[in-house]
Amino acid sequence: MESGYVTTPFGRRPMSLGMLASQQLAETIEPGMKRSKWKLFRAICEARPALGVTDRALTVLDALLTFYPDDEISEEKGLIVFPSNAQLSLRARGMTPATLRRHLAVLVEAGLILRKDSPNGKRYARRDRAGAVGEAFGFSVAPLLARAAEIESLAAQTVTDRELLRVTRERLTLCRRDISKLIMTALEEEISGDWEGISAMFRTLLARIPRVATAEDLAPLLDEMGLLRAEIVNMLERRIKTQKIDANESQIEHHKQNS
DNA sequence: AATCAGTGTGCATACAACCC
DNA sequence: GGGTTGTATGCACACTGATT
Repeated sequence: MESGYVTTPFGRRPMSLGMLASQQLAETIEPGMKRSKWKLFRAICEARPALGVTDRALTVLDALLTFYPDDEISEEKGLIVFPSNAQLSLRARGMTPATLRRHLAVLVEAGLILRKDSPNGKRYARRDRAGAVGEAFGFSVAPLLARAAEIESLAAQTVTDRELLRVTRERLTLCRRDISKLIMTALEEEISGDWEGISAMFRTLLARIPRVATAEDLAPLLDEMGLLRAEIVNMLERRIKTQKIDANESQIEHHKQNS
């Protein structure tokens, strides 16, 4: 077989490097490895952006996992699920077959599941006389087990990233609120200074805040915003000081006149 | 030969994001 | 505000090997 393609009963289906990699990875499951499928699924949901799949694809993965007989995924219990498209569609909230296939392909491409095709391409399991599942054909969840640690660490990273973003947003909001209050005060108190210019700078800074942003996007903006605030505070303090001095001087004058 | 359970893909549509 | 573009979806279709 030439590389790059996998021969199926239905002709040649392109095989990506990622698929090859996840196939190899799936061979390397540590003995005794097991995971609660729903805990792992939640980690996958957290790590979703990093894994490069959509929420709809996860709906399909969710449906797929419902066909795994046990809560604990482990090699001993078998790693192949073999639902028909009809059953899968049913448990994927009635997802249309074509869409189902596309998302299955996405999951394979993302290295979360593997196809294990039967000779005729249908999904089924051979059972022995005792009724136990022998060889099964369908989708293998082996990559999930092989990548469990990686997935969990991606999920943890996502959580910390999100927290950092939240904190950064919070600081940014506080800072911009400070600035607009300070500017308002300056204008109301008619403190001298180029407040129009400051306002304009503030507005352009605000306009640079992306609607959707990462913490990395926001950090430099927060820095600039902080500098602007410091500058404004500085200006105000200087004016207030000189005004106080003026006031004192006029008081002294007043004093002199009175005395 | 018809049917079944799979596979993929082209086309139309809907909707969101982006740009001017 | 309106046009463009990209993505997801659903439908229809073509194809396959096994089975009846």
